Amino acid sequence: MPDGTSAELSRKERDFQRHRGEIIKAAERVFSENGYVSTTMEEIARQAEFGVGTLYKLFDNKADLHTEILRTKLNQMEQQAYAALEAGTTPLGKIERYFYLRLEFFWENQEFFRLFQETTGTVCDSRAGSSPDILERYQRFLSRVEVVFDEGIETRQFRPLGGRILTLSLEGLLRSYWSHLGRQPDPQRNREDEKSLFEVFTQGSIR
Amino acid sequence: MPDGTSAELSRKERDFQRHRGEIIKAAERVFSENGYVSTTMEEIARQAEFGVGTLYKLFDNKADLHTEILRTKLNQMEQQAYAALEAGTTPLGKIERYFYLRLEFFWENQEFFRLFQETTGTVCDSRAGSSPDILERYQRFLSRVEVVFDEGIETRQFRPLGGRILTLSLEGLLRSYWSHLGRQPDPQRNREDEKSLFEVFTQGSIR
DNA sequence: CCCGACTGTGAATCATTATTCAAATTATGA
DNA sequence: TCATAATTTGAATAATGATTCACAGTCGGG
Repeated sequence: MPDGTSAELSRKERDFQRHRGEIIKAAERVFSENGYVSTTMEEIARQAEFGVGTLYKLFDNKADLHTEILRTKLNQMEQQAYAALEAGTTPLGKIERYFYLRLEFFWENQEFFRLFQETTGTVCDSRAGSSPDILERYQRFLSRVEVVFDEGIETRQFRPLGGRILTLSLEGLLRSYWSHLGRQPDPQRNREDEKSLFEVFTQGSIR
Repeated sequence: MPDGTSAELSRKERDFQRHRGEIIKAAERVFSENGYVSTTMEEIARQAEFGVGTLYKLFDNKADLHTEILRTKLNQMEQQAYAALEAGTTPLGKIERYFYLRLEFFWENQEFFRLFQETTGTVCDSRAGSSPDILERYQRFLSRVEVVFDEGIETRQFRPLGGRILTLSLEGLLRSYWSHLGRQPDPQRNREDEKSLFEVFTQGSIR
């Protein structure tokens, strides 16, 4: 043993985590390119440069691997979103920061967002790659945003339309915009469009 | 032969169409309940009270059956939407009619809308139940709406944010709202919410 | 009543893939 | 270097479910 039990375990642990990470990275790519159903474990293994057996050493099954990716990134997004919501001083300020954070996060994690849209876009069907766990987490996340809208309605900064409706609306705008970008062959970030989107939400479409 | 070739053929034709219709109805129900991937031809056959073989007499395969449902209903929706768009006198009036028509159509065709959201919600993956044909048709449909927004921007009734963004926004609001309803155990129509949604779109969320 | 033609059937076939596991490979420590 | 433990592998297995097709039942006309 090179130098003490703890160091030994630590290297193993490092390798373990590195391999795990590589597999996750490959899986994310393949899932996002082909969709959950059309993705095979074999293809993930090929791209990760491991045998299929190894995938099953590190993950229970296909669904578990898929969920793991979503869970990790969703957590990350949550953390950043909550930070953004807390950074603003007024409800509107919070929402504005939140809005641009979500866009930022999208551009940083486009592959993840394909999985995300696929998973959260429809009613739960585990065979099609959605998991109740993830859906629930997503709903909780939205509830957290709703609270801010409710505050803003309380302080009369937002129209009294209900936090739920405002949350849904904002989420709808974002998701729709991402779908649109996903359909483009080579999507480019366009700050004008982003601004317009936020303007529609805050000011409305009518002149 | 009862009374002339045409009558004979006509009855056959009627039976054929009736059976086809029954299968489509059952399929729509099953697809909407379980999602495309988890739906089996066997289950559709059972609910339609035919043998599996019969399904294959009337449809090429599972995907074809699924697409057929979507195509038919989408056509219907298109027709009605175009009528609504033409009925209005101003761009805003057109869009308002269009908006409420889409909601109306949703409540009349909830099963269809589950398939619709599933199919159009993500990037095309034929194994998961989306077809390029349907996606393209949907995009053409949205382009038709975009034209109206562009007119409205021209006449300065809408803010100059681009017809594409406004179309996406409105579609996003609708889809998000439907997802929300689809998640409820027993969704009830709520005209207040519908009005709020349209208000967010036209007036914005800020007081 | 009998003869095709046409319909409907569901058991058998075929293809696809997730998952397993015995064997091979590699790393560790004496 | 060798024995042992840990890791990796991918061919074999198993389950699922779409699709086929030989057969059975029905209908219309002679």
